Amino acid sequence: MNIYVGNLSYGSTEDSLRNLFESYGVVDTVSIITDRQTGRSRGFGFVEMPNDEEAKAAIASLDNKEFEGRVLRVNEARPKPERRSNYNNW
DNA sequence: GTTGAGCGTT
Repeated sequence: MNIYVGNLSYGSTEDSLRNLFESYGVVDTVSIITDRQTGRSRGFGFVEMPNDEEAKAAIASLDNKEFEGRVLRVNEARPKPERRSNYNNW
């Protein structure tokens, strides 16, 4: 399951996020999204968990939970917009 | 501070 984690503290790291989610199950990958134009954090990220039930447990447990000074927004991620090419960037 | 990227076609 792909999980969206929003409202992250700018002080949060992929490592701390991974550690947080691993308390609820197996974590595949963690990605904190940074603004490619500025290199700064966008304040949100994604966590992939192969075990569906553990993922749901993590979402239920971590949504609305304060973490490093911010209340997390956690839920299933929306499909990533597929980028075919910049020739189709409409 | 709220839904990702780069490659250059995967």
